Amino acid sequence: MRPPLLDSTNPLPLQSRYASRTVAAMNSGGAGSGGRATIEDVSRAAGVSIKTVSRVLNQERYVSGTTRDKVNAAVASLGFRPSFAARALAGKRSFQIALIYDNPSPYYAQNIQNGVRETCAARGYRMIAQPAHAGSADLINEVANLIDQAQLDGLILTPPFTEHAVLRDMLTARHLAYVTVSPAEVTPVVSSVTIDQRAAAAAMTRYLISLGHCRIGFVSGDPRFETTERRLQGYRDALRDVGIAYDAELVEPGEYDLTSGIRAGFALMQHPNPPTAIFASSDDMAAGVLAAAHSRGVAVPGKLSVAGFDDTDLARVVWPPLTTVRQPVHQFGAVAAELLLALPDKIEQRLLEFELITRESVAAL
Amino acid sequence: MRPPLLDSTNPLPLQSRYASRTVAAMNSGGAGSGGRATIEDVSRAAGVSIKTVSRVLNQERYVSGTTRDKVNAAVASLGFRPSFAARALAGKRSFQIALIYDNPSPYYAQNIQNGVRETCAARGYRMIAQPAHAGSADLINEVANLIDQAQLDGLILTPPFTEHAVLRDMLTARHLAYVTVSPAEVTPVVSSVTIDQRAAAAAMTRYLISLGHCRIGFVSGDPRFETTERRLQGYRDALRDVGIAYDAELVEPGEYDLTSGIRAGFALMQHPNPPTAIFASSDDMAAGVLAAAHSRGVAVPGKLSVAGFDDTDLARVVWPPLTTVRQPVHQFGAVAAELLLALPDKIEQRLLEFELITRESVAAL
DNA sequence: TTGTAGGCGTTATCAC
DNA sequence: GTGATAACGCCTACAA
Repeated sequence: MRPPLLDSTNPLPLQSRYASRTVAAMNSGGAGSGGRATIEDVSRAAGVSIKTVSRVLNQERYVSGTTRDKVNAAVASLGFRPSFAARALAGKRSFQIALIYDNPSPYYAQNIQNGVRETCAARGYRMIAQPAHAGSADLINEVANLIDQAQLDGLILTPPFTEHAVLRDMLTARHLAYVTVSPAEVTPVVSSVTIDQRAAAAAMTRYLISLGHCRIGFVSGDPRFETTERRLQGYRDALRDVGIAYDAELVEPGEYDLTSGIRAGFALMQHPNPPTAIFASSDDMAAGVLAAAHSRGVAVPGKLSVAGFDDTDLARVVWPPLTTVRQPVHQFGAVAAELLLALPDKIEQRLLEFELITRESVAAL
Repeated sequence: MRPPLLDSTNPLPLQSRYASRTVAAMNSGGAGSGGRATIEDVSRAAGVSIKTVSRVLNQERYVSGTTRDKVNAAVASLGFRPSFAARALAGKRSFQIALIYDNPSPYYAQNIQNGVRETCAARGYRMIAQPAHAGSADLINEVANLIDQAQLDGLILTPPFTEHAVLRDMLTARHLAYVTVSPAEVTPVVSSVTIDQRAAAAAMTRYLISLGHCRIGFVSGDPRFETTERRLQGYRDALRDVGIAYDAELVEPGEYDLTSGIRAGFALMQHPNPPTAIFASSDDMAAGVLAAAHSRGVAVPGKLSVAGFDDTDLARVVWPPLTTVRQPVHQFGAVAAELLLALPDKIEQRLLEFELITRESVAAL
């Protein structure tokens, strides 16, 4: 039994103050400086029609340079900012897309989110982050709800939703655009960003072998994710290629999160003949393995190598090999959003620059 | 020079397929099953006026039970979902609030986000997650932009924005409701959720002392966060109370993220007389310290204790002390959102249940 | 290249 | 209790 973490005889005072005014009460104080400017205000200031202002704002063609300048000047001087709500209501687009993700790993979730958000911001879109549970019976309803209420223009699906047939069918039936990140299968009709999970995992395993390890543990991910099995296969591929026998006892299940990484780390180190290296299928689990290793006091420096793997970043290999540098140059979320929003040509061009993915693991110190 | 991480002679094929259709092209395929239901459809189905449907939906008073039932039945059978855009345009509220946060620590960011999002969902609101850079010269403009475009109903500020006077003044001038999480100072006019950072850090330090440590390292956070200094002070308080001399060399700066935790961990362990315990000001940094410790092969189990600290969860102490259990029972983000959206009475009642905050650290195995 | 009319789906106002 | 009617701010026609 551990000692109490904190002295219970001296409880910390929890501070919490709040005014008695809620959102509604606080905001009703006044209209600020007379309310924000509308397109009508701009049109008046610029001496043109509302429609012309709209044209400039939406970068439509057939607007003279003079007019454009006048409008832009008026927009700037009035500090005009178009209302998303009005645009969504009147137009076909809402300028909103959603990112649907399961949430076992904070590193992964934040990383993907940031990439999607940045691309969205650059294109005048907004991202709605929507964590969900893969097994939820209500998932379809929840997503449909979001689509209707927010008038979504499109969605980005990460595993395991990439394999959710019912969800994908629903999106297709609604003619809703979506892009998948790391799907199990690449189909010609749906855009997706991914790598060959199996080959990447094999490459990572080869790296550990190249460090001199021959007993390499593997922390697997949630079996409901298709990527999980592929990475395990890649691990086995690499072992086979160099003639190392596969030992099922060196493979521990995990769930992509920190806690399961800790558990798996302990389990592997309890093995009578423990591994000298551990390859975890996510960065969070790799961090967990490290925590477990530390707590067990794994002694000799370099004795236990820990590697992590997350498919959130693209990394480029720079030649010549002797000075190989692994540098994240792009980001799955960002690429996915670009695929969803536009510009296939540019995307293609950029993707050609990348050969390889994996992410610096926590252990790659 | 490390060996190349991956075999550059055998690059991994990057897979990326996308259809040539963009969002607009894909969505123009058809109108689905004739478009979603509107209030008008519901009113027709229920045999009442549009306004009456609106009344039911908004839970206004003065609606007869019979009418309410009819409307609800129609809503259900038609699968009606109100449009956020239309509600925002016509009404005073947009049902959207934003969470403004700096983003050094994925664990913190995800944790707060999840709490806010859950409360929002329960209340029919939506959260817009908005990471920002505290030092950004354009911050005010960015936030103002968000407020206007999304017609925000309110905001939640996390450190270091809680101390951003210009930002707060702007919000006040606009009569916009906002709540602060872990602000440096609690003021009577702004709702906030926080703990006594100094006392909590002192308690954590006392815990490490109770384990028998007398050389305790401290990994500090970003100095632009007010909480940083307070936690350091708490650490010093605890040392002083038991007569341990403060040694500035055992304090390493960090930035709340994993990388700086790794760096700080190395720095502390290089000390000629290294600490036997390290207290990091964030969970991410604690994970980094663990990684560093592992890589240095800190040998004896239990020799280096590592503690983390994040103020995202509330924990309750359950008596009697001998069976003390630390159990996260609530969440800063969730509480903040509740403060922002409504129900001060309930909040107060619930807060009284909590005495203490800290979060299980990565090391608390 | 520019302007006019109408409507998007909901809430606010004011009658009934 | 309930129901017309006019906004809300913008975009999509269509016309000039």
